[in-house]
Amino acid sequence: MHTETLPFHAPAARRMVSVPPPRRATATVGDLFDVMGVPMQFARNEEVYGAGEPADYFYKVKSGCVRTYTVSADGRRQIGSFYLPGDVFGFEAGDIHSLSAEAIVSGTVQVVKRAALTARAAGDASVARLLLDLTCGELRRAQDHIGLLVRSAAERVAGFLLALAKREGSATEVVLPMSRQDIADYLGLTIETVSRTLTQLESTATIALPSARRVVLRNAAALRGLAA
Amino acid sequence: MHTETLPFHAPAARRMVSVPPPRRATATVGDLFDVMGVPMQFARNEEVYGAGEPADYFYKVKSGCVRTYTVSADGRRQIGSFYLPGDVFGFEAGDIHSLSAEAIVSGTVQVVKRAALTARAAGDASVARLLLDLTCGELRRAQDHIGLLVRSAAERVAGFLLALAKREGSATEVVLPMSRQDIADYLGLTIETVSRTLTQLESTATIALPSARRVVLRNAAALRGLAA
DNA sequence: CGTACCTTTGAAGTAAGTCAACCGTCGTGG
DNA sequence: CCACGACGGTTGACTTACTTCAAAGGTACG
Repeated sequence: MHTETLPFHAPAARRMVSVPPPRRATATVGDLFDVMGVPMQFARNEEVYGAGEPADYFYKVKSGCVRTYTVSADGRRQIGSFYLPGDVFGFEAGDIHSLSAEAIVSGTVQVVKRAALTARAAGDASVARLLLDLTCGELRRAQDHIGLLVRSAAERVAGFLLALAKREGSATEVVLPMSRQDIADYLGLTIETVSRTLTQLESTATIALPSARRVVLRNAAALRGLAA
Repeated sequence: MHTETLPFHAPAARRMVSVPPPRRATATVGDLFDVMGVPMQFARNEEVYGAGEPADYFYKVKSGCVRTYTVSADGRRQIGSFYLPGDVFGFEAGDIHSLSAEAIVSGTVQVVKRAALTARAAGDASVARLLLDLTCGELRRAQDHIGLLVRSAAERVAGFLLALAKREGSATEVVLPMSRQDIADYLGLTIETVSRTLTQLESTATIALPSARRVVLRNAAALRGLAA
């Protein structure tokens, strides 16, 4: 049930890491991904799936970080979401992926056949509920994203930092797995504006930047005031 | 099952229109809202539900038009979606509404108890599937919205007009049920920018504006080029 | 017929984008 | 071991698109 043919083209077998022992005992729905899935490794910038491909699998980040994105006709890239360890992704509003997914840093992703889950959902209302909840989570994510995109650059960056801190479980420090360009394409800004905004937040002692990828939230209240 | 106490405060009974005869015969899931729901009338600008209230009901527009929106701390209003006849709304990522809903023009909305639907979903996989599909539709809507918000004013307006034309089923003309302010708050622009953009599209013969609320798409190809 | 709201238009200001150069870090190879 | 090159990030000068403030039509409704 969980070692069927995988979606990935050439070196699928190579990338598989230790297949877990087939536990048949029912686990809580939250563990379904771990029980039913197959772990796969992805290198930095490697594609997990592409827009236009059939959405035959769901994914859960075990380690690393994943971005989903679209590229419009004129070449602009819009990042849909970042997924951190524990996050589930691959949900789309249909049978075809409308976004592509890539690993931001190399890591491991648990892969579950979508048909296996939906089949279980037909007989098990708690699994159906899980699918609905995960989709609702994705919806909330999208709505929060909309909330960010209608604000000023400083507000967008502040909101982004706060959201990331919350997800990383830290109230004082954020480690950015993604580049400035990734942040810019997520927030609908240019890389220069993101950089300038961060340095300006630093100059007002709202944050500190011990390195480019580490942000210390020195004045979370001020950030929250910005994010409004 | 479908004449239980309604969510609305004072004049609920007054606003109810002809309760449909209780058909028990199973209908297709698409009709569930018509079968299970109670029709209610809403006047222009009347609230259907408010942000923060429990999301105990789902809604389907029978006539008129509904907007959902949030108001941020600094007073800016962001419109989440417009719902036209046939559209279902009230889905949220949780048990509490995070957006408010108002009628844009007076019309009728079919109201269904959420608990009634989720109860049925527990035993009927097709109903569970319906709930998932409706949530997926909402997700697609949000993602399309994100796609609009990262573009230039002309691109946003062009994309908005095309999307509305498609939903209204016309390739050549759009009737706008909403004000310029509504459009502005949906697209993350000011009312002046929306107005200017429309007049500029008219001056290039891309659209015609026989009246403020009617838009004739004279050059849909050019619009599509803008919307990219 | 009048009033209130919606829409359009104009002029000036500003936030973010664009173009370009520079800096720091890391990894590689001479 | 140092030098180089590639990449990611920062900073500066200038441009532009959108906002803001203000006022003048239009349109609909009492």
